[in-house]
Amino acid sequence: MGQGRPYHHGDLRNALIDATMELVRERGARGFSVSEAARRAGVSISAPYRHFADRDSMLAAAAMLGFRELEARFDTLLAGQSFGDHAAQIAVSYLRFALEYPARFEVMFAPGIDRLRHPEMLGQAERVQQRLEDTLAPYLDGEPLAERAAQLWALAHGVATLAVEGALQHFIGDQHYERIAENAARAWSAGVQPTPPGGT
Amino acid sequence: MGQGRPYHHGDLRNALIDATMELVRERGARGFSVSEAARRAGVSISAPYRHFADRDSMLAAAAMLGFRELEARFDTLLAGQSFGDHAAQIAVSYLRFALEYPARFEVMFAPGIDRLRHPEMLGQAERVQQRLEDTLAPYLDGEPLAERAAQLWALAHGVATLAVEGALQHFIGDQHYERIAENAARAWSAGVQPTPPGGT
DNA sequence: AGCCTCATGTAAGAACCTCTCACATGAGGC
DNA sequence: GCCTCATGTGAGAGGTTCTTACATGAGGCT
Repeated sequence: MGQGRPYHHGDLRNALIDATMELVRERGARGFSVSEAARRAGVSISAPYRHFADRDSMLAAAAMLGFRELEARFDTLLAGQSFGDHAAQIAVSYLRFALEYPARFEVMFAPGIDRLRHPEMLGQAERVQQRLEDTLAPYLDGEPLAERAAQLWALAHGVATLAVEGALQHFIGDQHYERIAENAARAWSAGVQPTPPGGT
Repeated sequence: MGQGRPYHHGDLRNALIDATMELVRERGARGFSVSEAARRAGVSISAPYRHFADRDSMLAAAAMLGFRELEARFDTLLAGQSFGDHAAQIAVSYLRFALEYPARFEVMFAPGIDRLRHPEMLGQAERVQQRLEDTLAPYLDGEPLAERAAQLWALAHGVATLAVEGALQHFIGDQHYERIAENAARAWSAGVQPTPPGGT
């Protein structure tokens, strides 16, 4: 003994989540495999099943980290701006998150993962929505807040998704994504709350 | 001979695509397997590899059908309406497509499929974009058309994606999706092209 | 101190999967 | 009537998920 790893790892769960994130980054959610994660964590192939029900649960655990990171980003948004500025900032920071951590983003919204079987992920999605509502609330008084928040989320999510998937790539140079997010959000907010005709 | 299927299937490629779509609908893109598709088409497990390079190529072929269907929908959109009406119609019909054929939609934008290895899919995405540009062109004269089309696409795609994934489910009843798509598109278009102050 | 429990690890295996190879078949051109 | 070659088959190598019975040793209890 001594030279080898002790029989009990000590923090296998987290080591596995790390390995999962690493793998997802390298190979995408589909390329991820429990066996390879176990290999990288230096344990046997069946060890992960002591900590996660199945493959999807490992991905879900990684997705949770992504949601927390996204929430943290929303926390740093500056308040005290105009509605349009704020909306644009949300859309752009959502997009930036997706582009900086495409793997995390992919896992968070991977169609393969059954959200109903992983309720903690549903909760996280609700928190995203809630966060948006809180941010928009000051600007939207007589408005259906939840719906408006969902609209902005959809807008941001759409840009981010298409950008990550590269669906827009052929039309628009790589650095225009942010402009698209920004301008779309600005147009939307201007439509929601037109600046009154008599300003200044 | 006679009672059994003839040695050569005759239209195996299409039969396999059908089986693929069926399977994707039942189990999602991740649950799809070449073997099961072969089984359903009544051929050996290796037969599909005569027609498709690999698993992803089968999914890509199914996705192509989805894109064509989506295009066909766009063709039925009524012209001669206002900008807002048209934008709303696009967003809503995009959403309806996604909700009616979630499997098709999933496969079309499944993150697992490497679009660069399946250039025909990139082409289809371009055609979606092109279709949107053509539709919006009459309304947007001095505007950056490609960007505006991308914005509307992103908006529609975002609503559709979140709806299919059920991310919004907990906040908004199932039938409100269309309203969200519609109102988001209307707000966006109003922001892009505000109705001039002195209109009757 | 010494024992015992039980969470955490392992090894082996069943049941799938993708993809490749050498070989079989028979439709269609000549 | 022959011959070619696209299309289908069977077997198999190597990968996967997840289960089951068993091993280990950390930490609580006497």
